[in-house]
Formats: sequence, C-alpha cells, structure tokens
Amino acid sequence: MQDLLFDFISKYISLTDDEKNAILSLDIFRSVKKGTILLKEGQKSKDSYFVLQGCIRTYYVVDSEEKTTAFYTEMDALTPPCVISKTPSEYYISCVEDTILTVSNSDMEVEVNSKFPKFDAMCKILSEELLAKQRIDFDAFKTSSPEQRYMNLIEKRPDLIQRVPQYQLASYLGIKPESLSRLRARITQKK
Amino acid sequence: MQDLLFDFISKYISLTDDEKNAILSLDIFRSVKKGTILLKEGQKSKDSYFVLQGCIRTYYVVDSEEKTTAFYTEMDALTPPCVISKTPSEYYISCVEDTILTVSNSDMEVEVNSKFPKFDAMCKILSEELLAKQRIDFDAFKTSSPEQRYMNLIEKRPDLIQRVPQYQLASYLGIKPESLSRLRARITQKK
DNA sequence: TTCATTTCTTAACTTAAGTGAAGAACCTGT
DNA sequence: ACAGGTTCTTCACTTAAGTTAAGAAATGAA
Repeated sequence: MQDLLFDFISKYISLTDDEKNAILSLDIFRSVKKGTILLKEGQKSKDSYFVLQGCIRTYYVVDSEEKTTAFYTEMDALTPPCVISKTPSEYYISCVEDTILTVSNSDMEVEVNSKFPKFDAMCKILSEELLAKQRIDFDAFKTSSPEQRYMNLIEKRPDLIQRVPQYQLASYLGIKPESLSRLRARITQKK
Repeated sequence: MQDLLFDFISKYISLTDDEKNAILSLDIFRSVKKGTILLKEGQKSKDSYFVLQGCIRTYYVVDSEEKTTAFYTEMDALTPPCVISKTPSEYYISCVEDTILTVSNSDMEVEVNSKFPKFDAMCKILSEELLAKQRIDFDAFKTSSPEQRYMNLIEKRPDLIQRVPQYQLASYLGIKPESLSRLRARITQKK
C-alpha cells in the first residue's frame, strides 16, 4: 500500500530509503469504512488527505439537503479550505467506499518540510498543478450545460458513474437528481 | 505603483531594500490599453500576471462565441494553466480596462526563487491559498442557481457589475446575456 | 429471506434558461 | 454632432431544469 504513495511521490522527487522510513514512521496510513465522516461542518481541522484506494466526497448541507461538490479517488490529494483559512469547516467529508488514505496534519508537514526541503518543493509544484487543473475544471463547468457536463464526466471519470450514487453525482453536476435521471434517459434515447 | 506590489508582498514576507531593488531591476511593470490581448488561444507562454490597477479577463472562444470564465482585478495574480502544463493556451486573456500589471516569466521566477528562498515560500503559500479560495468559489457556483450567483456577485464583487460589460458577466455566471438581462429585470421587479 | 431504508425513475406541472430576431441605448472615433 | 459599431433589452417560442409526489428498484441488516 505504501508503495502507491511512494510511486506517486517519485513522479515529483526521488526519495532515499532514509526519507521513506521517516515518512513511514509518521504513521499516516488509515483504513476507513464506507460512510465514515472524516470532517463535519463547524469542525476545525489541520488534516490533509491523500487517497490510496477508495473514494471520499465533500458535501455541504444546505436547507437539510446534501450538496456534493467533489470526489477524491485513487492518487487524489485533498487539503480542505478550512485547514488553509484556519476557520471552522463549511463542509463535510465522508467516505463513499471503504477507503485507504493517508492523513497528515499541517504541524507534521512543517516538520517534514524543514527536514526535507525536497518535500516542500514537491508540495509547491503539486499545489500549482492542482490550481491549474481545478481552474480548467471550473472553466469547463461554467461553459457547458448539465448534459455536456455529464458527457464530459463519462469521458474523463467514467469510474465515478459506477461507484457513486446518482443523487451525489447530480449535485456534483450542479443539478437535481430528478434532472440527472431525465438527462440520462434523454441520452440513451438519442443513441 | 511599485508600492502596491510591495504592500501585497509584505503581507506574506518582509523584503529588504536590496531585495526590493532586485525585483525592480527585473523591469516587470507594464501598462496595457483596454482591449489589448495578452495571450491568444494556441499560443505558448511562460508569463504570469499580477494586476496592480485595472481588470483583465480570461475567455474561451467556442463556436465563435466568447465564454468569459474569470476576471482579475487589483491584487489578483494569474498564472495561466498553459504555463504550468507547458502546452498551447486554451484561452485568451484580454484587458477589460486600461491596466497596470506585472509580467513575470517562469524562468525569471526560478532565478528569483533561488536567490530569495523567502520568495519561493511566499509563492507556495499563495498558491495554496488560491487553491482553497478557488475551491470555495467553485463549490458556491455548483450549489447555486444563476440568480443566486448574481446576488452573490453583487455582494462579493460589486465593482465587477459596474466595470464589466453584461455579456461578459453572463458567461462568468454560466448563462447567456439574454438570461442575465431577464434575471436582472426579475430582481428589480421583486424589490 | 424478508423487511425497512435508501436510491432511482417517472409523471405532471411550474419556472427559468436557451434561441432567434428586432430594435433601443450606448459608446467611440472622426 | 454623426455614423457605425457594440452592448443591452424585449418578445415570442422552445427546451430543459426545479418541484412535488408516487411508486419501482436496489441495498443492507436482522
């Protein structure tokens, strides 16, 4: 399991065995059951996540309705905004499936970063890449219709359609579950 | 004008006079006329921008129609995704108003960062903050209707409504200009 | 397996956005 | 001030999403 993490890191920097051991000694690997809530609205947290296997989602509760805004699957990293802003969380994080992930808190990162400047450099590159990627996603969302967004999802993240409940996908696409259901019927009709 | 930049930087790190002079010697300040196109679709670029005064926008051209996805105003930083991915740009950047900005390219940044590690640290914090902020914006967009998005814009960036043409605001809100016009009429009606 | 709960679909109706077209209002440069 | 272009609004019509409600299908736990 650890190898997944090291394979990912090796795309950015190379680690010595000593460095790998230092990371392992932090004891950051966690295995969490489907449905587990990792973060609740109103909570403060310093934890960042990296998904090794499984799927987690972030969602808001507005008028007692869940609004899912993102899914994080294999090799996705998530640092909740509340960790950066040091304010209570606006949203929930929960496990869509049984999931194996790493949990690292910001204090730990400060320590690791001071010991391994390489690691700090990797985090910088990573967040710049994520910023650019997210910008592209946001732009694509703005400039397309719900139907186009769904088609795009089939293309880019087909796994999500299989592993995630429709009602969660719906708000991820910015619509209601009933509309997604209709939209899907419309598409299969066309073919 | 330079002071605006240094005031901004001082929120993150403190600069010595030597460091300030080093930055000034890079000759990064530019003054650009309204309508100037800073980046075209298909172009490669290494340039990042920081707006000191004025407003620039990013837009895609889809079916010969402009789709505006973002506005950058005073104290906003923009590194186009194509700079990160090193691929041709998918979008245009143009000036909504006469604008004063800094233009820095990634080679320069490598040089500055190696001379001033502080500066590198600032960039890291900045991109983490931007990532979190953009995530919040994206989530808010997904979870709200065009009308709510417009109300939110009035609240959060009232200046944009004054300084930017409606048809550009429309795609920024994810709708057509006609819909924005109707939506506005609907709102003034309600009051 | 069965029962209860969760999730998904369908339908009828309402509301709002997309479309196409026309004209009004507003710049901008000469 | 004027002409030409750009931008904004309005209208009638079409299409799709929101809403409410009901029931079917799938899932999970006992």
